[in-house]
Amino acid sequence: MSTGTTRRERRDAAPVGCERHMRADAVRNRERILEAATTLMAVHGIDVPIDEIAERAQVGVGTVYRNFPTKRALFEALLLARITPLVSAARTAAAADEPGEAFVGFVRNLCDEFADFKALADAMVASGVDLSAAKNQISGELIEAVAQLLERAQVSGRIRPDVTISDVSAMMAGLSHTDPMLMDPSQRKRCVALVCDSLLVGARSVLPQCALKQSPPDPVRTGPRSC
Amino acid sequence: MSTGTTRRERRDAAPVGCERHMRADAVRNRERILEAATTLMAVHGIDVPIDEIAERAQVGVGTVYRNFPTKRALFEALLLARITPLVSAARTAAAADEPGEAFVGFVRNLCDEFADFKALADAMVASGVDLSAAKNQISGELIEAVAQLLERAQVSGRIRPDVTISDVSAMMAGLSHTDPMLMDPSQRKRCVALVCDSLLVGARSVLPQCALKQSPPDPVRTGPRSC
DNA sequence: CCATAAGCGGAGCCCACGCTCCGATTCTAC
DNA sequence: GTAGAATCGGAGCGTGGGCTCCGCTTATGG
Repeated sequence: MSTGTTRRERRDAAPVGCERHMRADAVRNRERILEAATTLMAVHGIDVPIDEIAERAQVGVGTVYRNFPTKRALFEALLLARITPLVSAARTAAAADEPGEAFVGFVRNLCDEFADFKALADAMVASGVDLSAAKNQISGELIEAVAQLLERAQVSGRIRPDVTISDVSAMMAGLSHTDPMLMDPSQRKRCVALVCDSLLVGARSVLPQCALKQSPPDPVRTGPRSC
Repeated sequence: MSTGTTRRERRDAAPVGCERHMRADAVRNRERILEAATTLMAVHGIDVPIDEIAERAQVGVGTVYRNFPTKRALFEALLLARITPLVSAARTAAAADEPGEAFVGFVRNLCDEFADFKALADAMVASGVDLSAAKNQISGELIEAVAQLLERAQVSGRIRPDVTISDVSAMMAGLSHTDPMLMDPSQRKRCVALVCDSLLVGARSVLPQCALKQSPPDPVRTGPRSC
């Protein structure tokens, strides 16, 4: 059971800035791997087998593991790349003239992000896992930034004061992780709009682009899909 | 790839009403299995290994498979038992004097149900899977019943008319499946309250038992947990 | 009490997946 | 062009989990 520890410290792989000299083909392969992993994890989340990533990258599994010591490491590398811009987006939004609108905009954007890259949602939902230091730091920054954004939006009087950052996190996680069959893009937009409505003070359906359409003529049985 | 089909039709197991004569110990074992599976699937969802269920039931794996030809079959048997009362609850609620309140009450109850029996939420989220005829029928009935309940609640003027049954399904699925670390019982209650708020016409925080508490003194960083 | 068939149980098959190992290959410096 | 290091690739190991098989046990009807 203690083998897990030894394994991770075999080599630090993933040359970030040091690269004392990476062979040209190695660089190419690494990029291919990242590309393939991005594509596959966007659709299937973290459940993609490494073999599939390797195959798509036209590379052996060994090559994948030479670049990323662990499947999780690869996963986290991709996450980091996705989360970083979100942090600055949140900070920008917090500094906006109308923090209320900015908050709602950010939330919508966040959900789109989740939908575009399922692995992100996976990471959010599986909050129990122990993440690497880097990931923990960046996600802490995200939380912090969103919390500030939320606070300003509340001070501005646009967002209910009784809503907490935990509420927002939980709802985002929930909305982003549902099966695509039950939650296609337009359905997700509707749900996000509903949730936003519940966060706003007073007004309803304030999201112009995203306003809920009138329900269909026959409101009973909107679709025969399963529970 | 085609072996999956042959396997399922090996024997129809699970004697429902016919039982031309079941040995006493067999009956006892079957009950034990159902009990163990219920307990374990409530906590761990569908991911419990069959071996664990067998162990808890103090029974061999073989015995489990003699009663339920497939892990999924066992899973669905439990689901059926859980969904059936929900259907009648929805019908009762639809006939209530105040369909609006009844609808909200039903939704809250539904979420509690999910929390008490994680496998139910798993089933809802994994809507893509092809379910057995029985399961499809009962979940169809659930949808139908909830749709009627929703319609009456809308007619009564308590629930927004632009909300559809799909919206409700999707939100329930989302809220019910989030990681318990991110969504503990009290957090879930808050979120359900928020969602209900967004479904109501006009009024906010109408749920007395479930009203949102004031946010904590320091709204920034409600917790150092991950993204 | 016995014959017999219903039922039991768990060793073990098979497959999927994360990950390792090492001989073969390819790039690069000279 | 060539030596030699860097890199590759994929066979294969270990684990875990669904499911089967079949010799053994036990309930049951006479």
